[in-house]
Amino acid sequence: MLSQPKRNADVVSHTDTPWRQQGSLWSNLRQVCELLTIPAPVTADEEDTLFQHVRYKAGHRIHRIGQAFDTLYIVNSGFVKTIHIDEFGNEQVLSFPMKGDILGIDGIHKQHHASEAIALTDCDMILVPYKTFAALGRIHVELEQAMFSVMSREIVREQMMISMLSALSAEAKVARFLTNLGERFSQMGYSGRSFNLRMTRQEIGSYLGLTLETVSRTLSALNELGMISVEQREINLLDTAALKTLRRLPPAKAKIKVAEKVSALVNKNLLPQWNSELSTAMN
Amino acid sequence: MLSQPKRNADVVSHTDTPWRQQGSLWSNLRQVCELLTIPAPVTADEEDTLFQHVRYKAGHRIHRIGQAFDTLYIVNSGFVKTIHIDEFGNEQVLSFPMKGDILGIDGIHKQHHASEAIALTDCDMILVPYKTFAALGRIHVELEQAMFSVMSREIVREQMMISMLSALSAEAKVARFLTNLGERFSQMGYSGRSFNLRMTRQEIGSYLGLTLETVSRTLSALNELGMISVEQREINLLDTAALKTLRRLPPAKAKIKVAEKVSALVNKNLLPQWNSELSTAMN
DNA sequence: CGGATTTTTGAGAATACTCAAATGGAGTGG
DNA sequence: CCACTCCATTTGAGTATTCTCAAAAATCCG
Repeated sequence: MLSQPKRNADVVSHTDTPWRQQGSLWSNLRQVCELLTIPAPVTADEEDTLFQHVRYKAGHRIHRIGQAFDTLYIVNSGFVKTIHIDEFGNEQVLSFPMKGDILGIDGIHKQHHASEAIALTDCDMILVPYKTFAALGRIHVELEQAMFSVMSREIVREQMMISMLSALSAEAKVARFLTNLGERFSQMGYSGRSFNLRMTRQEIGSYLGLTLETVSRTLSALNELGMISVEQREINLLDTAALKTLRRLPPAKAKIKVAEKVSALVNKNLLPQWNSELSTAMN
Repeated sequence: MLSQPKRNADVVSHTDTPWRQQGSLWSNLRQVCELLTIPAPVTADEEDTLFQHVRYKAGHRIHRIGQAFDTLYIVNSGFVKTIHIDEFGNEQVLSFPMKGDILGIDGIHKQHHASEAIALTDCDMILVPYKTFAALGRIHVELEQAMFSVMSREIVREQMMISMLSALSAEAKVARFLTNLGERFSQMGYSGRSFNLRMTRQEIGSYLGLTLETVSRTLSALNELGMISVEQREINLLDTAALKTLRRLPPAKAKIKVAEKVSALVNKNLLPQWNSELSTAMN
């Protein structure tokens, strides 16, 4: 199905950008390695192996659970979610892959996909037939190491996720989710401070083990505290340092209690009125 | 350091069990593949590559975070925990590897371990130098596929963990933890119904994202309901089907409310006394 | 045996959830 | 272009699950 076309006369030679042929875009090995930020084998012949691009519209499925596995996908542009469907039919978001991320590794084990990938926006994906992937590792020794490294990185990333899910409060989860997203946008060359969310509150909540209401409330609270600004899906990170180290938000009830005490004192004429010292103590 | 010793005259030839040489136990490739439940290459020379065993005492560290990575470990016997230490020094349990499980994959990516492994009991571990591991993949093509498969399985396992952590109640987490353990004991040839926990309530709680008190209470509740019997670390699974599908326990407060209503009615002489119909309705 | 650790259990508090309603956009068709 | 619908989001009120703190009981280990 994915033949490796010989270079034609009508194909302009580009080594840094994908080119069009037979109605599709194709990338060479060096471009794929660049995308994955792994060193490309110096011995690689530019046009030896070409990888086909495929476009997916927002909302469309890239692979589904149980589907026979034979291809890995690399995100070239756009945003994706991967989900797991539990025994009760509930959708659980596992990751939000974006440019440079690889999809489908979970299918290697049983030769069938264990998860489902759905495009959140229009996407351009590069297809890497698993057979090609394996063969390349044998041809280019450096590549084999890189492949193990990519899979290892995925494992470490999931371990961090597990750690975060079981140890952090809702506020900390949301705060870190935002700073992580920011870092990934940075790495992609976009602003890490100001970006648009491509997923719903529902999907964020599923990813973080929270309800959509909790996500919404937490975003509002972070906004209130001036750590971020939110307007729908438009996010501005205003205090990344605070977001990264956040453990809990100052509890609203503590504020209320202080306020009650203060007003009681004011009523008894023991305190002339509000003062800034108390104001800061409440934050 | 890990030389590959030539077979000596004083070594009895065994292909199915490790043998002693130079004061250590060694296993050949076929034995290692068997342990990992992957097909051994038919072309493998029995004594071509030998893997050294190392013993760890309970409580001892197998590798630590940040340590340079050069070796994978396979559990031959005993029980291990892997942990991650967060920025505040809190310990987060990531997995409980046991016979046939592989450790250290997280170190491949950065060539330094991202997690720490500690023996819960006395352990016998097989050392697989990463270089040997990679070289074997190139020599035996079937092995390369198996290695990718093992890593893929690890990724799928962690995805299931993420899904469980963010979606299930405390009761369901504990129930599944027990049935999972049972299945793993079964695969190891032990009873999957009756076994001893090798970890503390604290460690179980860390693994499941719960406090030790919640774990203890949940075990007591499952015991109360007759789904399991617990006596310290001795577990008997009495109703695995129910444990696997458990979502929530019948809420204790609902029982109390019913009980209150009943006693109120009894007080008013509207109900003669307790009856079995109400008793079942409360469960 | 004694000290340390683990486990159990209780009471109260806090976080996050559920249910509900209102608001606000985005897209569609008249 | 506007009304209409649909979906996402916000916010409130009350509840429930899980956590925290505390104390006692049981077990382990030297």
